[in-house]
Amino acid sequence: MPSPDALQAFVLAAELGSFSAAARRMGKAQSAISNAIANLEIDLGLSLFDRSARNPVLTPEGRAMLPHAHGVLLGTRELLAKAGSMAEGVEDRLGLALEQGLAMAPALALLDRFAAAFPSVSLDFHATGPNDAGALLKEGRAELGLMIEQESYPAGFQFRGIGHVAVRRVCAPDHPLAAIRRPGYGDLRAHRQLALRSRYGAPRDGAVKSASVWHGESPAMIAAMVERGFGWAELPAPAVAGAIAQGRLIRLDCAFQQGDELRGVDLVWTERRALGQAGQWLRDRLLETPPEIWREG
Amino acid sequence: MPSPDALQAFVLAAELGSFSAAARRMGKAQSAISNAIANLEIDLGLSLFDRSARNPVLTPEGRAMLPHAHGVLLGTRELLAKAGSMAEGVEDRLGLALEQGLAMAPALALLDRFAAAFPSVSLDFHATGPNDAGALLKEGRAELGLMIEQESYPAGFQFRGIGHVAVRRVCAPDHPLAAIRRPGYGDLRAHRQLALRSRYGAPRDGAVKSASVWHGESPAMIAAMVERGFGWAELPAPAVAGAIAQGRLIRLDCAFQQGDELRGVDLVWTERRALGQAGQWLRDRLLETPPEIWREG
DNA sequence: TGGGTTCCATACGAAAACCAGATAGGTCAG
DNA sequence: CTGACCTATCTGGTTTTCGTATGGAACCCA
Repeated sequence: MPSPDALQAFVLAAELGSFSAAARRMGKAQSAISNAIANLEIDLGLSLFDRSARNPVLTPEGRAMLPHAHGVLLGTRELLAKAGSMAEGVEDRLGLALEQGLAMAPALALLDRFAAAFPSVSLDFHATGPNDAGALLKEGRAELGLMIEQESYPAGFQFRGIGHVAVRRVCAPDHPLAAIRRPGYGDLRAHRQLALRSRYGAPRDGAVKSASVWHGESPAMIAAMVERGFGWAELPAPAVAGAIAQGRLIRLDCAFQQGDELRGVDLVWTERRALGQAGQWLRDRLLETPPEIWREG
Repeated sequence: MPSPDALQAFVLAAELGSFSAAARRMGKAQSAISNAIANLEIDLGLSLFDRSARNPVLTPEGRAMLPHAHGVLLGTRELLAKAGSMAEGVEDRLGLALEQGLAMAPALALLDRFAAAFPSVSLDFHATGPNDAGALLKEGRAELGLMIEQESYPAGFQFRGIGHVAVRRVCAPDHPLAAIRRPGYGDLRAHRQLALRSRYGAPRDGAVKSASVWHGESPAMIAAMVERGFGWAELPAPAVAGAIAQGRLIRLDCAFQQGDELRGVDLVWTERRALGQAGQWLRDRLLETPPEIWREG
């Protein structure tokens, strides 16, 4: 079983074409490299260098072994780098819970820098239903959550509002509500509402306005049902911006509303101690994003 | 720089859930494994096992390091396997020169078994012009050559006929020769011939029968030109079998020929000493293929 | 051609690492 | 509570590794 030092000596000697130069590079005596390579040749059962000339030159066997030695050394270096970063408090993986319907672009825009700063951290993305990011945080499968504000969060978590997202009331172009100029509560109540429901948490108060309600977990699913004319819905603007622009959905301008109706967007994270360097970095970057960019999709 | 032994101890202890079991598996004392893992933890700067219980259990850091350790060990094992096979005379790479126009299927049919028997050998395929496999052998870029027989081979090479390949005279369907029932030498001479020419070696004797000749190096190129009506040609049957079957080429049945006109197919290889185990295996398999399968493409 | 330089292999003593065995303390099951 | 099993640690001896020193060979340059 060849030691990494011997492989390093082998690779350096092959690159530099000299045992002495490899010894100088490794800060060792020349005899150490000579012995290490000789022992390596005994271990492998073949001669790696032709020493007949003044400087050693790789034999065909040595040339064939070189990439393997490189591979082992690369793996060793990666192992050490991983250990070093973990010793400095960089976590192995980071879970990110994004509530469906929120704009993904602001978070995704950070990932290039994230990958460069923390190459050894693997990311887990979770697309959660309404209010369900908290469940993932509590299970420990995610350390950071981005979700529409809710009244309370599980113990051991901190949160901070980082912006607002607009809420749109929409229906299909051929839906009866589309013909009403400024529908009021009564108009809404007269038609079926398609509403988001949380899988684990409580339903959002004030969200249900109609007498007849169908529930769904995903904004995309609800938007698709609204397009088919099953009813009207209140959905985050990013989830319906595309469909509105393409005319597949109509934005309802209600009588009781003035201006954009906004919901807060909260960033939620586990207590400071459990959040590694990568999580802290990403949390700080998300906290410093300007609040406006969450408004629209 | 962690030694492979320490990584092995780490992996085994993680798999077996016990330092003592790992020690037994590795044929060492328990204290050796305990020390090795303790030193590994110092090297990496993090604790890999939680020793509070009766049996050690991986920490999250240990779980994150495990695949890296596995990777390094796998690379080390591959390195040793490669060295072992090379020590037994298995070469690192094997060059195979196939003359264009010969059937490739018989050689390709062997490759599944070859890959299983010599997984560490990389194959180089060379498609050569007529008579040019010898040049590749002489350059050392190929160790085995499959080519239409020629009068002499470079020194240091052995050869043996392993079958015959049929030669077809062909022209395009709308070529004047196609209208002649059994053309003779005079008919052939009256039209342009498209002939193979060797890049390095001498042209084949008896191959040129016409007064007007264009030369080309690749049978596929010549067949394409014959299809366009530029002339007639003599080509190995495998190179034109498809075009004849599809009616894009017409097989000329000449007055002076009786039955199939055959050329020998030679297998050429470097001297026994230079041919490694993989080369010997492939050569022996090629030598024992029945001669008939080289007849047609 | 000949001196100087650089290279590699080898010998040797010292330092370090390694290992097996024994011991002590802790955990777990019955 | 006891016995079985586990891990950490200490200890002594062995092995390995390393650096220095030396000798022979190749190369460069005058």
